[in-house]
Amino acid sequence: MASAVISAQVLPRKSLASNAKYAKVAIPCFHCPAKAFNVCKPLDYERQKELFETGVQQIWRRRQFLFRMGDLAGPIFKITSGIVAVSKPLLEGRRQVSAFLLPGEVCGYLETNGGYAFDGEAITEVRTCSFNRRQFHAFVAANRDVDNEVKAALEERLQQVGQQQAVLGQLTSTERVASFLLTMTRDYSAHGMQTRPLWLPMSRADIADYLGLRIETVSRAFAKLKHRKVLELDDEEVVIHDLKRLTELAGI
Amino acid sequence: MASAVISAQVLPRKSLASNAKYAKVAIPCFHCPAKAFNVCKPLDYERQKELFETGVQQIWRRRQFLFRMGDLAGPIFKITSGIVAVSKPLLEGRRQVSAFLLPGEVCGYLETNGGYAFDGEAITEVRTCSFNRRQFHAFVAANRDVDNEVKAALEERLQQVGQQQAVLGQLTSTERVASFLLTMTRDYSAHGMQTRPLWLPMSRADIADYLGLRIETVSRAFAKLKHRKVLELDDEEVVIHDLKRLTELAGI
DNA sequence: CGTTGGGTTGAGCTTGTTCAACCACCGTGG
DNA sequence: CCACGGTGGTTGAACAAGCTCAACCCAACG
Repeated sequence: MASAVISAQVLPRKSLASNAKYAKVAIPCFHCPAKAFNVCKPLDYERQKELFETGVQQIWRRRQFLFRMGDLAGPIFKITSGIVAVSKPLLEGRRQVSAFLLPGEVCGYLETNGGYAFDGEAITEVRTCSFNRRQFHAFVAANRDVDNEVKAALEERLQQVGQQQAVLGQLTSTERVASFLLTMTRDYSAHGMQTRPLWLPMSRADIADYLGLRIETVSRAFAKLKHRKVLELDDEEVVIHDLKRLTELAGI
Repeated sequence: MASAVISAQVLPRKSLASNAKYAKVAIPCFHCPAKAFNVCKPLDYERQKELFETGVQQIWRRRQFLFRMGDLAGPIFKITSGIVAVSKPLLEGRRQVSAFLLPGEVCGYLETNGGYAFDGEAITEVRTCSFNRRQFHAFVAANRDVDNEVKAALEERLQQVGQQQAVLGQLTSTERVASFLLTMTRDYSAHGMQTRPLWLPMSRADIADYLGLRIETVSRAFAKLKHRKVLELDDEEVVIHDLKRLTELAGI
């Protein structure tokens, strides 16, 4: 199934090594794959096994696309390690990054008349547990608790994206960058990931497309925050020195 | 319940008059109130009755708040006529309007630790069927088909808000206004409402806060479109003359 | 008939964009 | 080993889109 459509390495079922550099806990595919985002209640053994049988482990290289908007909607992916950028491409090479998804989250779920509703791109090396869409839905339909988890996850994302609307619509460039850092900090800790330093493997272009700015503007905003001693920058890592000040600057 | 908390007129159960000026079909409270947004499969009589018993008809004046962000999450509202603006207020009087909701849609659903996640404001006179939150959830939990409708509605909104992210992040002022008009046209027809003329009862301020612009900019964008003969403006009504051109101008 | 609130229009200003140069890093190949 | 080109990030200067502020219009209303 999945492996045929999407040219990603498919791992044998045994190799469930967990070497996620920044994730405290590795979340193997068959361990609570229904949990879409935050909560992590393991399923009982029988159902774990059942779901496990419908999933395949895949590994994606940096900048590889898990799925593309408009393409016939194939598998649903549960990220087990790495970060995925979910985005909508639009005319003239512009695109809007909708979210950066962390391990434990599900992507490729939404479809628009039979096709994926977004692009999904690996920001880092990414491992996923990929489920056949039909089987996934069948499993969800057959397990009320899992269904509720999915619903809760949808509600959660709706909240987040509502917040992001406000960021895009109302904040200045510096406020947006500050709010981005706070969001990432919050998300990382919600996923049990390290926040000091904060690992930001996405490019300036990714951040710019997420915040509705140009890369130069993002760069300048970072420079400003650095200059004001609010944070320290070192390649892909950020250390926030003055969280209080950063929160004020985010202006929400 | 509801009436005590929220100072809106509560109608007696009999008066289910339908005088929605622009809605082709009136959707009385007990008729498929589970249907959150678009689809409208009537429930069978027994369950209609059951749900009906948990709902109250309310009527809201223009500019009245159905609920406010942060307030203890009370009832869940199903709009039966009129338009509701869902928004997030932020510092210094700024706010982001997240969506304009039409008859048939549900609002006040999302909560952030026990409080409403958004403001809900009546743009026109609005009629709602207001459900006790606990009872609503219980009913949904007891009716699988209804639960699925709710889930589908959440997915639908997630799609729309993903689109809106792209509008806020990437489009120019004129593109935003054009895309707004197209969105409204699409939504209105999806709800069986008239689109020629397109009735836009929301103020310039509402539109501006929805599009992340200032009222002057919105006004100028409308003027430009009018000048280019793409549309005609008459108080609260808009007639789109050149839909094709408008779509091009929206640039998505 | 004056006031008020929503909408429009103009002029100047601010913020973020555009365009270009420059730097650091890195993998490649002579 | 070092020259080379490619990529991603930073910085500067000029420009433009949208914002601010102010004036004005018009309809509704007491």
